[in-house]
Amino acid sequence: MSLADSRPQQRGPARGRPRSEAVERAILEGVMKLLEDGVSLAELSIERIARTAGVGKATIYRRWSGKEELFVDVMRAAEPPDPELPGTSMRDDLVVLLESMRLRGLANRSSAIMHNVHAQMKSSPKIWAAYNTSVIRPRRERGLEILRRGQRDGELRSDIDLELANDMFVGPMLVRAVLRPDMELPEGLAERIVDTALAGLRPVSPPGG
Amino acid sequence: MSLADSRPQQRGPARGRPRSEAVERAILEGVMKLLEDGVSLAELSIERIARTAGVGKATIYRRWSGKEELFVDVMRAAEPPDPELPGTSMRDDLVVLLESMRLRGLANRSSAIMHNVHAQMKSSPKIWAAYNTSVIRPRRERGLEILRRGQRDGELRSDIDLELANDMFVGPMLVRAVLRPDMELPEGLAERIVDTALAGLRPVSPPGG
Amino acid sequence: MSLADSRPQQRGPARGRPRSEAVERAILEGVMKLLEDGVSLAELSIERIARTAGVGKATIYRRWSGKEELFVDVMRAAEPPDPELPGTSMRDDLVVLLESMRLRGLANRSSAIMHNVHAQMKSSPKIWAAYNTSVIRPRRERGLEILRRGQRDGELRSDIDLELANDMFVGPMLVRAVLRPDMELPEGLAERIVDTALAGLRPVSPPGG
Amino acid sequence: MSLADSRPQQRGPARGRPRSEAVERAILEGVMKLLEDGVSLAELSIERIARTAGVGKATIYRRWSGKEELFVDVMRAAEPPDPELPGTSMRDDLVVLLESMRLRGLANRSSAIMHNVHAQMKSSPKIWAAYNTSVIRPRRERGLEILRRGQRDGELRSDIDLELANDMFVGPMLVRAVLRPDMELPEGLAERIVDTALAGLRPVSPPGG
DNA sequence: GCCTAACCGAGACGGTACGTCACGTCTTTTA
DNA sequence: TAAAAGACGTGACGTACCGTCTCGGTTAGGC
Repeated sequence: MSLADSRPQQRGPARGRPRSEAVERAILEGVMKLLEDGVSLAELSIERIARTAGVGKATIYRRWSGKEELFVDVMRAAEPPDPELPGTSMRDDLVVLLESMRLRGLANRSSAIMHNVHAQMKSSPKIWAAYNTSVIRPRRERGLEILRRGQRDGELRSDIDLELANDMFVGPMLVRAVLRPDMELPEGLAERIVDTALAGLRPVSPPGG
Repeated sequence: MSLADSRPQQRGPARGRPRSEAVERAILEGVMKLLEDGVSLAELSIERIARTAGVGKATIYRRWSGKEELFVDVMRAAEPPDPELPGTSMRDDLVVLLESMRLRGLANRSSAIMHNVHAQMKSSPKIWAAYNTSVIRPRRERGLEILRRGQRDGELRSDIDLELANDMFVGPMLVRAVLRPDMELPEGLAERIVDTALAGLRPVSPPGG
Repeated sequence: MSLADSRPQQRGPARGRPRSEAVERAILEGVMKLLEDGVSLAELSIERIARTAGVGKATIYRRWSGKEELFVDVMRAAEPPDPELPGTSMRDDLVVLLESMRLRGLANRSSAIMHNVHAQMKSSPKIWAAYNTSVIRPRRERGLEILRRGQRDGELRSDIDLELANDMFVGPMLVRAVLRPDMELPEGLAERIVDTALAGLRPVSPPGG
Repeated sequence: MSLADSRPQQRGPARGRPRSEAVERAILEGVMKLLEDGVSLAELSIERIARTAGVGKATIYRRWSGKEELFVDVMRAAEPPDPELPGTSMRDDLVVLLESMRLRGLANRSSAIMHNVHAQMKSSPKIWAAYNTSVIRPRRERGLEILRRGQRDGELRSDIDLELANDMFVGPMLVRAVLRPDMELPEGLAERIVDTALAGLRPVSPPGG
């Protein structure tokens, strides 16, 4: 279900002409095209989006109540699918998870773009909450699940706070991918982060384990 | 020196009526007052700022070339001073540094505000660069300096990448302070992060082995 | 036959579902109700008319090509029937004719309303022409007929221009009824106008001199 | 004084940049140009007027609160000056007055135009009242003054209602000039109307006067 | 004690975008 | 095929700001 659903009520079997899915796609595609073409977020007006998508303004407002709500869906449409985890070990799963974050930072339809959309959403608490709930939170939950399993399997110290542990892995990657777009994201970064952080989180294994 | 300096040139000993510093303060104070009063960033127009500060629009444009440039100075004015480091050990210095980040996240004149200004600036690359250079970068450099000294003194493994190490400390705090305003920032968090990260970064053999 | 008739052609015995006359009435009644309720002409949109009448927009457009054409029919529906003339004399007939104009000006379903519809139609030459042909012209023709008979019967000088004479009667009433809605339309006005104008139009020598 | 005067208050000696008279003229000229070029009143949007006059929309709204208020001033600007009266007799004055109405109907910058503006204004009672007060009423008053003088000088029966008498002259001209744009307005019409109406209004002069 | 240049407030100016509304057309389902 | 419902592209509405530009009036030197 999309945020774009603001139909007043669903009384009965859908009366009147149904909304065109093609139009919906055209709008989202239009926004992404503009962003890729180097149009800054501040220059992106509803009016311009409508012109680009060959669509009336009202058609946009019928689906989204404003620029920010639209951007949530743009982000969602641009998000790559969550990676499949190997499941061989906690360490390997974490590497894959962080690697997907790295790739997202590099090549998310066009790296610098989503970045700004991201930033824009932050200045609207309501929208940020929506994005948080529907995108960020599930992803974080995935990391926590990996750690829980790792703790159960003895790959992680049992006295560790999982929330904090998660941030120990995710934080360093985020500093670079989100906050510092000018910083390099070299191949192997995910592995180095996981292994470095893990060094302090692993159980004190019996020396001759 | 402030970004607000855009006097055309300095030919001779300043002719005509000099710019009023009181006016400058009134503008910055006005912006902060508005933000504290719950006015969202999007609602903050130059026109409104001028009205609030009892100032002509041209008087603002004479000092800053636009909203973003003004916000950089607002941020700067609201930044708490960098903390004094104890210097007793790398670990203690890091704790103090992270603790200052935590406090910034909690109580920076009014926590959620600067947050948004921060976010806003990110969508203007030019301004972000300015802020980066004059605020972020020096602070990061401070962290790296601590780590360099720690490496020299044997508190940190010598084979470690300092940039990465820095992110191992800063990242977890940033995840919470910047990206997740809803997450708790309890007392002692700085200490826990430093100690946990340090566990994997300390030299294997005790320095004074 | 109504202006509302825009069926493409009448091939054969009318195929498909026939148009509902009830719908037609509902629309015209709806417009009049709205006007009586103080809704100004400018506020009267097709969309609102459809909503009020509980009718689809297309249903209106199927009958009239636009707002003005619809208003012509509204006017026609609201016009009181032409008065029956006594036929006792030219003077009496003229009094009755002008009296009906006076009443129209006072109480035409709701005085000020039709006024505005009238004014509106004037800014659309095409529609004005239609209204002119089907409503105004026949009424004028009736006045001229009275005058012709009067001239034949010796109640009117034979050298008089009938068109001009007609305007001498109709004009003064119109100035008040149409152009000056704030001006009083007292009982007996028709009689006074006719007698005053007639004073200069009667033959000098008594007919049966 | 113009209707265009909607300055909030006149506190003190006029602060801020004064409104440009050139802009005011450009707008009024623009409207008249458009009307002359055959643009119908319904097609005349504020947006289009602004485009034509090379002016921002706000600049128009700063002076007039809407289309109708603007049209009042357009009408005023297009009104020819009131004619100078010969003063030789009531009859001659009336002829000149009606002749000026005839010419207004024929050649008022472009006959059919002002017509429509006139009609448009009628559907907005408030505006019609303003136009009535500032244009219509003074002109009517002029006619009444002529009649009063005529009555004093013995050119008019003393028992006649002046308001009604005025309508006897003005009405016939108005029927043609305002309500029936298709009707001819031949030279000499004013004279014929005055003389015909006067026939019934003159004092019963002593036969051998 | 002037002169002059820049500052200051106010607010007009040509623009662009806002979010809403109505236009007249179209595409559904139901009758 | 009509009818109600409502989506669609279009374009005007009246408002708010944008950044620039006059205005009248300060407020400092430098003369």
